[in-house]
Amino acid sequence: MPQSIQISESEWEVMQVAWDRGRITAAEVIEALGPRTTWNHRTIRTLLNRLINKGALNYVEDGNRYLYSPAVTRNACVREEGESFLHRVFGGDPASLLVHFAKRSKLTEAEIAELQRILDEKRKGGV
Amino acid sequence: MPQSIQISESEWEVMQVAWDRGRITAAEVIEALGPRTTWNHRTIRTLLNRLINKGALNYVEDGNRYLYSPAVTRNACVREEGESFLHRVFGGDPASLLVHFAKRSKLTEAEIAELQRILDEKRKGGV
DNA sequence: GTCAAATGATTTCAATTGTAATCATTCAAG
DNA sequence: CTTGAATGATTACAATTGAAATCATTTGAC
Repeated sequence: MPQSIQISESEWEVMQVAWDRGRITAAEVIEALGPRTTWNHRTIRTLLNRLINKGALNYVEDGNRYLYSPAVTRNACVREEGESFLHRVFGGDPASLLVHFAKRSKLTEAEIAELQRILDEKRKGGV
Repeated sequence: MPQSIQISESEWEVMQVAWDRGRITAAEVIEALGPRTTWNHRTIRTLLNRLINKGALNYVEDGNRYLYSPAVTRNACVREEGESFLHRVFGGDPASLLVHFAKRSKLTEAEIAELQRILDEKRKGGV
């Protein structure tokens, strides 16, 4: 497993597209990010390239272009980035983090219910 | 208000000490970070300097040294960093973030209770 | 009073990041 | 076939970051 790849803020945008779609061309990423950013297509191609060099994306050739796909799972990256954030900002205390976001977030009835359920589970299950 | 100061990972370590203690000397920061890092004291002095240049710390002279103090609140910084993280990693969906951390965190009975209470509040209060 | 130690200021230097531009190649439309 | 557009590779370049080293000044211990 590719341990601990460092994905930058801009690169995350690209990876999210890759995770959402699974297999993509540069053109697709450029189109997908069109509404979200003002990046030149060259910028996005650079990011794709860097992500390959980092081992975050794989590719197969397809004529003159590449078909890119994630080489690392979203889950693994979310976990890592989450841990880093938790320690940097909340001193590693997950309860503080949860309280922070629980207090300031708009949540639907259903989302609240799901969270309650998870907490109940946790209470029962121990850990 | 000093809008949107960018605090780097290493700088966060220093700021946390500043927020914990309120008013500190370089020596105190160096001592406080001694156990947490392997940084040379020069490195920590550099960080203090950068944080002043960024407007994240204030200082008053005290003989040949400075007394440093936070120029920005921890809360403001946590909020900003939190927003950034939320959008980068969870596409701006706070429920996903909360589920992620709720599931994978070890929480005490009391912490679970507090979170339940906050969620109940939220359910009643709307928003 | 002298001098080593501490302090802040300035400088260093490589890696990463944001944001492209240039270059060489290939492919698709005419 | 020719040629303009698209593509990936390489290069560019400033800002930020991590991690100090050097330098000038102050000062506290003798």
